[in-house]
Amino acid sequence: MVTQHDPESITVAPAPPKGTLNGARWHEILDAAGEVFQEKGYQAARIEDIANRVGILKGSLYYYIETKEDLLYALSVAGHSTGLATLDEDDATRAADAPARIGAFIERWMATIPSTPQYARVTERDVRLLTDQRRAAVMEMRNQMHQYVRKIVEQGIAEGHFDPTTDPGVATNSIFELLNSTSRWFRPTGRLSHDALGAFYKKLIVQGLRPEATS
Amino acid sequence: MVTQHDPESITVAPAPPKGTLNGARWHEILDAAGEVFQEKGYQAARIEDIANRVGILKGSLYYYIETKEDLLYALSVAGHSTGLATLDEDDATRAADAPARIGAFIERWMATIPSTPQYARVTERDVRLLTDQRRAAVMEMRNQMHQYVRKIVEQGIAEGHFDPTTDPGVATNSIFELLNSTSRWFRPTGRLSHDALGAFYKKLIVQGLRPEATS
Amino acid sequence: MVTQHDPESITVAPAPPKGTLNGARWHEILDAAGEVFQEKGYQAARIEDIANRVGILKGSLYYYIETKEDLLYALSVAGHSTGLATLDEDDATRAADAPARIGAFIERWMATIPSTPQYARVTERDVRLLTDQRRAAVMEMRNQMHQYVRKIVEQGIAEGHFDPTTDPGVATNSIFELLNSTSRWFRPTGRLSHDALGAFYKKLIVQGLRPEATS
Amino acid sequence: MVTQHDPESITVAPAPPKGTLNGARWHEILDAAGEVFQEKGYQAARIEDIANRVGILKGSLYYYIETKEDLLYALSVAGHSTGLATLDEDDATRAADAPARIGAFIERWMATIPSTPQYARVTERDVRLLTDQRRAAVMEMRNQMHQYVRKIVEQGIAEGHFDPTTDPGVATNSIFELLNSTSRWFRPTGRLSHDALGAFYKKLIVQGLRPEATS
DNA sequence: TATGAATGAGGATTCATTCAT
DNA sequence: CATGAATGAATCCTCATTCAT
Repeated sequence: MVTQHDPESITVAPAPPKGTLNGARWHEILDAAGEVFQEKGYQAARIEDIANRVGILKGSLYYYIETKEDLLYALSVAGHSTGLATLDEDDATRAADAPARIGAFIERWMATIPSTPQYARVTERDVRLLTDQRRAAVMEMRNQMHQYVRKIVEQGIAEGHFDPTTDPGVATNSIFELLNSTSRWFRPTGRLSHDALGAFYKKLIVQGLRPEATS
Repeated sequence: MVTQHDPESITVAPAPPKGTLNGARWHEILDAAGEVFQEKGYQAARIEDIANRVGILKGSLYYYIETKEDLLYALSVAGHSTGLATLDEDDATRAADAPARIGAFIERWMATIPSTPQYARVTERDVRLLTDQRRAAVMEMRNQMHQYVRKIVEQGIAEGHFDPTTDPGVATNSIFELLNSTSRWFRPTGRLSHDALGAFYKKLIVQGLRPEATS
Repeated sequence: MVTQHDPESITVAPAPPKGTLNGARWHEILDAAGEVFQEKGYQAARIEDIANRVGILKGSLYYYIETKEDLLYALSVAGHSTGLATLDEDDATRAADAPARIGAFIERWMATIPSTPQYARVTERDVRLLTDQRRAAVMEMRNQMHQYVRKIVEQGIAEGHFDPTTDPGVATNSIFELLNSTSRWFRPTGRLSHDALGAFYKKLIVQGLRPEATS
Repeated sequence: MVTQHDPESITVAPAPPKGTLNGARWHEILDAAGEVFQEKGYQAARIEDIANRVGILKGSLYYYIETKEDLLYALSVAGHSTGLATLDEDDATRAADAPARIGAFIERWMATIPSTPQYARVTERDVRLLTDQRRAAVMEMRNQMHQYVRKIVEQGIAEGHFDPTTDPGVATNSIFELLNSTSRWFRPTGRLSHDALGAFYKKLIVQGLRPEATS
């Protein structure tokens, strides 16, 4: 169970740091930052790019942030919060076997993509640029997600549904890398929906983790 | 068949740009650049870091390059060359069925990792920063690799070894994302070898692509 | 007639490049740049010299420009605009004979010198360093001035006031070289005024172009 | 009279600074330097450009020079030496009136152009970049030339051949500026020869300096 | 004489950040 | 809240110059 985190605040972007603030504007800014980070990468992204996209001057942005890194952090937290929210299972699923649970997780995860700005996950590669404390905070969230999946993998092995030679850590990493890689190439063109992609991932992973067919 | 490229030149790092140059030094530089890019990312990497690692002054580096981007390009080409070299199959494999071929490919791919500087693939994320022409050149190499895998996936579908609902493009992307993700987390600690990891990928993919078990 | 250009904008220095900008500061900068270019030449001039002269830091200069070359261009345009403004004749002059017209032109030209920063013309030698497009723009302005003078020379030849063996192009070049050379050595020390110098040039040219005395 | 200088050494380029030297190579270098300075200006000219044009590496150039400035100086001295050599008059001319003498001087000056690399005079604008001593040396040569012409102008005024209101300094400057300006635009295309150009200058100056026609 | 390699002091440019208005 | 202007540290790149071989 991963219900120790407050589901209320989790899907919500972190509150803007300063006093009385235009909440809508703060979201605009996060959106803009997300887009620009996605396009150029965090380091190459310029504060000015973000400000321009919002329609304000770069100096004005500093009414909302203290540091460029604030944006990276806010985005990271937002992205990971969405991820964490995904870990919540209903009672039926929680009681199910590992293949079912992992499949359900993938479905829930993919389902968040259309409604969540995809760039949220892109910050992934730039976590190392956060200050120690913030990085630790983000890593902690990431860790929770990994633990959740890892537990399911271990359950699957114990149950005999997954190959006993599977290294749970490796499997977990692979699952997340696969899911996260989506944002690097997937553009929902209509030809392929998130659902279809999710179904593909589900089969690939569940079936791929099964024990070697003995026949 | 992917034998249209010269296997001679493929695994070799790109020749140093200028006339008569110290080849060894050029390799030192590429190595250093690879390490620094890996650690900090291309943009954050400072020319000075690279020079220092080689043991020369930053100005001296410009005896070997024209632009920082040259290093990124050289590294990209080197990495992709290694990848392309991987596409070469022996006759037996070429005649085999898709699961065997894709498995063999994954084995060959993973086998290059210990002997090739892992950073070679890390440049992946920074290709967009290359000049148009160079990016095109790199994309072309990348494309060749994708085509090779995609063809095998299509073959597998045609043979009935792979799920007929599989989108070959998606499958191909997933395979490469998975393989490339390795460098983002894998540290050969002894607990897990490249071979073992390769075996895991192989089973995950081959078995994961199989048609839904009907029974 | 050379009235196709807007006499309003002509003597005005080019507008500062960015949106809402401190116009006064922009002029200070152009002035400073002009002085430094004059003293050291464009290439040897350091952005820092210019900034210091304005009393700001070199980084701050980039709030106003994109490139050092912008300053050269702005100065070139300013100088040539002043020159073009000089081509405007009143009706009486326009109807006069060539010696009168060329004399009037020289007078008008020299008259602008005291009121216009002399460095404006110094950029002359560095036009080649402009980007192709900008160089073309400046050359076009220069060309208009040459055409104006050349036409008068041709008129003078046709009228019989100027030596029929005169090559109009050569004469035009010589006239401009002579006028422009002023800034290379002339310092208004009081001993010699611009007027006096203008009178000298006028006589030298008008009388020098006359047909060989036959007597 | 300006015969105090050794006419032997004067037209000759300054001897190369170091020990046993390949004289021919030294001339090649000066030629190359002249061309490059002409094309790019002294400051923008790179030692490497010059070396490349000679066909050696830039490091090798330092066998012949100590400093880039050496090249500028050598070229300046060469150019001014050619100019000084031009001041030598035959007895008949020396006894003639000012218009004749100035005309003869212009003819002699222009006559050197085809045989002397034109870039020699282009260094003109960069004299200020020489070290104090060298600049003084060059200025001294320049001064000798100016004095020579100035004396003739003064003679002309005294004789009544030139306008008594003429400022001899201004006239001298103008004459040299005019002659030197040639290299900035003149390309011997055949349409116009050096002779013809010389004739034009001669008439322009001699006739232009005459007293105002009173009749 | 010539070369290849390195040096190191600049100099242009970028950009996160500050702050008075 | 927003702006315009400035800051200053960082970083890329240039190039005259040196020197062992």
